[in-house]
Amino acid sequence: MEYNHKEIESRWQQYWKDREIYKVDIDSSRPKFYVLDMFPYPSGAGLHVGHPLGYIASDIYARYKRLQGFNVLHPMGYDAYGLPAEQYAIQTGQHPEKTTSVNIARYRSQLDKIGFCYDWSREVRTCDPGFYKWTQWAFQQMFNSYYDTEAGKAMPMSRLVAHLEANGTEGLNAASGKEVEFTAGEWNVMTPKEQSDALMNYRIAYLGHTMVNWCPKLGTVLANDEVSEGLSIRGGYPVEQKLMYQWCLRVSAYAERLLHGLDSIDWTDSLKETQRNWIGRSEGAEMRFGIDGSDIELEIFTTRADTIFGVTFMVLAPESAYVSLVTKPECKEAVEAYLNEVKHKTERERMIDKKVTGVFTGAYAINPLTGKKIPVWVSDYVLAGYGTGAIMAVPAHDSRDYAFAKKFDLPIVPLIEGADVSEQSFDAKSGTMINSEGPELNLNGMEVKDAIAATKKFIAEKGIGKVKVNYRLRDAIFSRQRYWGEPFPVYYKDGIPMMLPEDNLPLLLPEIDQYLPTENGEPPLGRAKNWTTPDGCPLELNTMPGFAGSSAYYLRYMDPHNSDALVGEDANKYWRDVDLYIGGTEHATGHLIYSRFWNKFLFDIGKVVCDEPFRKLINQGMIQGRSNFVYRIKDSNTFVSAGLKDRYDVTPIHVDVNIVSNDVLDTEAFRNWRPEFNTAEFILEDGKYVCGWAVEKMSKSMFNVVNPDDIVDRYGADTLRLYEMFLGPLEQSKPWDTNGIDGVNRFLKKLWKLYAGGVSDEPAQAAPLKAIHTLIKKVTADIENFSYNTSVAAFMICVNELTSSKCNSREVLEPLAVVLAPFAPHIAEELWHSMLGHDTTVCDANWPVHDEAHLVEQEVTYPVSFNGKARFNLTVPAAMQKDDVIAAAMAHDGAAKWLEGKEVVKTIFVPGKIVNIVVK
RNA sequence: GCUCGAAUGGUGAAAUGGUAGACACUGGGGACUUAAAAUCCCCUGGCCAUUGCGGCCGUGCGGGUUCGAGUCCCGCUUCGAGCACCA
Repeated sequence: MEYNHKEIESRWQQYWKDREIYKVDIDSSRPKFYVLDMFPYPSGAGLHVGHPLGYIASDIYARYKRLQGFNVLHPMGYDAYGLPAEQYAIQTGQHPEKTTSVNIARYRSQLDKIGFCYDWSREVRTCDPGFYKWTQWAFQQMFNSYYDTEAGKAMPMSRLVAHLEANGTEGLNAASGKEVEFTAGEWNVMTPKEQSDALMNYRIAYLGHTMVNWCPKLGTVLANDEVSEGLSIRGGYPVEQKLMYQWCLRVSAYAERLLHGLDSIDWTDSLKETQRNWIGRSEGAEMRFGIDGSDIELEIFTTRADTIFGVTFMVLAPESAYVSLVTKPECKEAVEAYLNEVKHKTERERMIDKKVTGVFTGAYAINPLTGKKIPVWVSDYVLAGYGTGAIMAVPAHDSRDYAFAKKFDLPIVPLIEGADVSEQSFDAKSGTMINSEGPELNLNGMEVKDAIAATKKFIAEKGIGKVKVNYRLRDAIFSRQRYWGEPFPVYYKDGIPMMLPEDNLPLLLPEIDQYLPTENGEPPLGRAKNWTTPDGCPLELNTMPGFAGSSAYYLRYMDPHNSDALVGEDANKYWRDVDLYIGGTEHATGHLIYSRFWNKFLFDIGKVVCDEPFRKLINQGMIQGRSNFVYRIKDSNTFVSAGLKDRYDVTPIHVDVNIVSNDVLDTEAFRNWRPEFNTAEFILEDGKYVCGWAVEKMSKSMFNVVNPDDIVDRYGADTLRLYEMFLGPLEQSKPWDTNGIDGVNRFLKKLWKLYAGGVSDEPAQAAPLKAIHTLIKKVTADIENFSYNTSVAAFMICVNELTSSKCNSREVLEPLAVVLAPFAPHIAEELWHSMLGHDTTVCDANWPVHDEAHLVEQEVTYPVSFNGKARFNLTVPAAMQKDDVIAAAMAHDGAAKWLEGKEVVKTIFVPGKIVNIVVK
């Protein structure tokens, strides 16, 4: 009987499906374990062989935990809203929903072939109204909340309104967009519109005028994580800065908690570091500088309060409100010309030409410590969105200020002893202060660190400024001028944004005739008919961004059919949080920040029980493509094998990796591949055409896409699963190379033979027992460490041992089938059922525990070293004690030449490990 | 520029401070076959010695700690990732 993967795999997949083997429910008698994959965006190209890597890894863990007795939640769904489906809709007129469901069906059939243990009854799709109802609901909760900085959590807006009614902004502790002050009296006489605008300054979901990343080509704004180096991540189109009135989420209010939360979760250091960088906490001081001849005060932020005696000019961001306030009439023309010039540059242009530009405002600020007058400039190297949009420039100790000072010939005053600032600035935060003595404060002789503290203390006491923490993390822009996304549950009454009643959720995405902006530039929803409330108020035209639907999907899996809540209390209390989350690093600063924020918000309002959503997170590496090349001799249709190509003038051409096997080209298939190769001639080496290769991104244009369906068809899902794990460490990126897959397939055939000869009930010999218990020990430890590649090797070693010792004892074959089940579930079921005669599924077996007794050695072989260099092996009874082992080593034949004429200085003995004799 | 990670055969890679290269792939040789496929066995880091069982060198580079370092420490080089006019 041969190993027939097709028959076995389809039969077991059907069996699991028919009996709902992987369906899970709350079971308070068993501990829960939640294993989650980052759900995919179902693209039109389908899955390639790289996509399932993480899914296989999590599936192994889920199955392993189940065998250990945990009640394992292991769901899957689809991140169904996204730009590609909409771009396709624009081109073809096809409704994105149609494209999306076709793609989902394709994904599902591909996933099903690999034999995952997902509970598909819990599937979610972000574009399903039953799902996005809760995305809209969460948005409304954020609209109705503010972040109380004293309580350190979100609170209902009603509480804030009550405070404003009673006290105005006096004593208000709320995270806000800008600092404003008004009295209760002023609040109470505001119009409803004015009140609405004032409250937007505090709401967690708010409408705000913000500088956004506008992508004209895509016709929409993008979040910071959707832009890289001034280009859109999707499509690579230029992005420019534009001031727009947009929905935003006050993620910045959570910066400190997002930072602190990292300490309590089990993520890799590099991922935590990435998030820390993205949050960008920086501790410094906010200081006020008076403007000469006016009562305006410039507020600036600095981390180097100690350098205040070296401030030789001030710089404002071009967008700063201070610019128009301080500019002197005689400089107005020049300043406006400069602002105009800056405005027309895109972010990318600003980045590419790092030319130092700027203009003098004519105004002078007064250094509060020295009383000296210092000029105020405008330059685009200062960012409006960070700190206060204004800085004090210390050219001696900041490279950007230095470049500016050199360009405009401004003075440079060194403040640190020994710092040579003739060629460049001295940016290091260390050294002894000089030139830093004023009438009230003297920093001379202090270390930089102490000087910073002393200055902060001084300015706080004098009321010149205060200690302040700034974050790089910005609020998330939450509006997209697109069709294929969640509609906002918002309408406008007399220009005031209002939330739809919760009973009216979900607000369904309307049908439109074309997926383009309207003629007058409104988003696509502007085309929807009757897009109003019943009493005629217009509904919001923007839709939510991609990350909206993915920010709480893990909660929905806990209770996917609940129509009264995102997640019911019982389900949430049982499943709590994700124990293991596996996905790619590309979400480090997007999804993984937003969902932590979203979760913390839901935690604050008492809707979920855990503050952090993902307890442990593993980033699987990317699978790159391995492209193959043929070499065409110039101006001919003759192709030369890779080993001979240097003798000719050749052009490398990508060739479809699916007609290449172990880098050998199927020349017939190549001729049939494309018409122009019909008459191709080949110059072979050793009778074969050998292709060249290179590692590149897996993509259609490189002809290096490998479809898992083809691998499953040829070798089976179990081979695919094992091979993907065998490829290398899970977290490492690596190219897909089909060359090694035969080895794994051979292993399964060998395994099959081991059982196919019949299973005996005789007890096993010592060697097979040792092999199986070594395996159990190794695989258990490896799964816990996600070291799956070494597990696969361990299986091979064990099966080789059992084959060569001709072991067919049930005592050994039974646990082998169980430990294999997470990796190769189909064959494990077949062995368990048909070969071992069980009538239950292997999924209900118990994970075996290794028995040390079988691993104990009767004899131990020590490498005997002289001065650390191993010279011979010594085999002695395991029980032999130190002195006897050393005596035996010295008496051994091999020892004579190393001991001859030398004196033994020292002996080192590590039980079970080594004998080392140090001689002189 | 700042932060994090990595570097081991022809290839993918193993190795709680203890015989470096497990396990595979590729390549070479052999068995079985009329033949091929499949299967099985042997060799496969380099150099030297190979009718003797052996010797020397080897984990990016330079130092250090240790009886002993791929592993720990210090200083580099190269590659990858994240952040980046963030004051």
